[in-house]
Amino acid sequence: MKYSYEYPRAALTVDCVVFGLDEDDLQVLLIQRDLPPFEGDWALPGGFVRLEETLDEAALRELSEETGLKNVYLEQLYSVGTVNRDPRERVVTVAYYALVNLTDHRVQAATDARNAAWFAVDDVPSLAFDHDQILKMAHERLRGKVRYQPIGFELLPPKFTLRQIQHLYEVILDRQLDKRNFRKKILSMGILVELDEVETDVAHRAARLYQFDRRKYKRLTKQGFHFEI
Amino acid sequence: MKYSYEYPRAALTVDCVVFGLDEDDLQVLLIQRDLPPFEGDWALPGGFVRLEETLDEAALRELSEETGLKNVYLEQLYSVGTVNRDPRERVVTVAYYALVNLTDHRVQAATDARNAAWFAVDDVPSLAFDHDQILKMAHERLRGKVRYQPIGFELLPPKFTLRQIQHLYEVILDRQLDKRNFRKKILSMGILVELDEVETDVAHRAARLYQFDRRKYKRLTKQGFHFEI
DNA sequence: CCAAAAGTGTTTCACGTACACCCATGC
DNA sequence: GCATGGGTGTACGTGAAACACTTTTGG
Repeated sequence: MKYSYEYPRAALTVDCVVFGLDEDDLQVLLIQRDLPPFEGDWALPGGFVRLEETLDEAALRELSEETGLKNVYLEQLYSVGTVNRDPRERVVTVAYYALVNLTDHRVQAATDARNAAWFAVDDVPSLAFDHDQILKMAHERLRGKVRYQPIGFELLPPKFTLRQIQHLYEVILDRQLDKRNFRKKILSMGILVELDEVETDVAHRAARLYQFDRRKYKRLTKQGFHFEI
Repeated sequence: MKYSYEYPRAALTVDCVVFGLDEDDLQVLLIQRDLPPFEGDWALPGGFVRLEETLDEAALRELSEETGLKNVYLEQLYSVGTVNRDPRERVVTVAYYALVNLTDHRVQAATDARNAAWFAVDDVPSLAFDHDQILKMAHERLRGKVRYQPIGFELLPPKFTLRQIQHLYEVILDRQLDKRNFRKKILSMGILVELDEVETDVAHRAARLYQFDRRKYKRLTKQGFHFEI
């Protein structure tokens, strides 16, 4: 108890909603709590903010420590300051959401010291604290933002097929999209690079691989281009 | 120094970017600091979060205390945790933005104990702390959000003319809009109530007054309607 | 040769955009 | 009667949406 202040202070934490994309589902990465309160319950990865780090740095550090994830796309979501959201004392949390490429990161979560696991977003157990609400908010934000910002690519491997990206939008927006119209639209934006490669190990005609061209996207954005699906 | 903790804690504040709309400009409400640091500089209204109040409550309380404003439209903007943004110690702030109807609220700010004043957004002095950046972020958020959420009405009196709302969008989006097309679009949404009243005290033909119909907007939203200018 | 997904064009319709004149009112 | 803004309709072009068949590949 070495740190004293004239007025009482809330504790400050960060929590991360990490999304990944399966062949079938949108998934979220959870950790199982090994301490009270909510011991044994599943929760969002997160923890206390240190004095010498920014909020973003805290979120990245906690993600790395608790799940092994690094170099993820991270964006601040919302800060929650409900008075009794933590039964111990006043805790204000800054929530983030992260998008990762599941095929690269699937293993790491399981090998971490703490118990971490992916859950389909539509099949998540009841979570510790108010993490259900934070997850819901993150899911809504993703659904909204994916339509007018090219963040969907963060959920795919660097090289992907048009089918994969269409599937991504179908899963996140929860509706079917027309194949021809989708291809026309995404290709006409001019932000994808067509590679001289095709997918492998498929039991049918192999699809062409593409890459998202960030430089070109930025250039177009400066010229008034607006991404939209 | 009565409050002790095992680990050091950041102080937590809220800051509010309050927007109002003039006949000519988008304005922002600032207060002049009467204490160091940045004594005498203009800053966003705001202050420390108390343990017994939520973040939203803190923002509303500070607004009321420092500017006299009540019942304003308030929305969380972003949390800023840069390590040295306050020269005294680590302070994390949760930024909000508020939209008020300037014609109703113009007087109150000036009568408050602290020196508070409206500034045109494009003509704001250099602000205390990182408040310039927060203001910039709020301005961008407003510009983005006003197009797909009916928050612009918060800047107008309850009864307004079509000219006023068109002017609002022209000021915020910083471009001219076609009168006929604008009227067609906003009226076709079916979220305005045409009143049996016209504006008064104008030296030309008086324009019809309208009201925003929140109930109808909510009903339409549930049916899949999306507001967009 | 069969199964599975890749890849490809055209038509239709709705909506955004451009554009100019008469009307009502106050002074 | 004149200055000021209020109020109105149409034509055109672009882009979204609907829709089905042929090609390629692996097994």
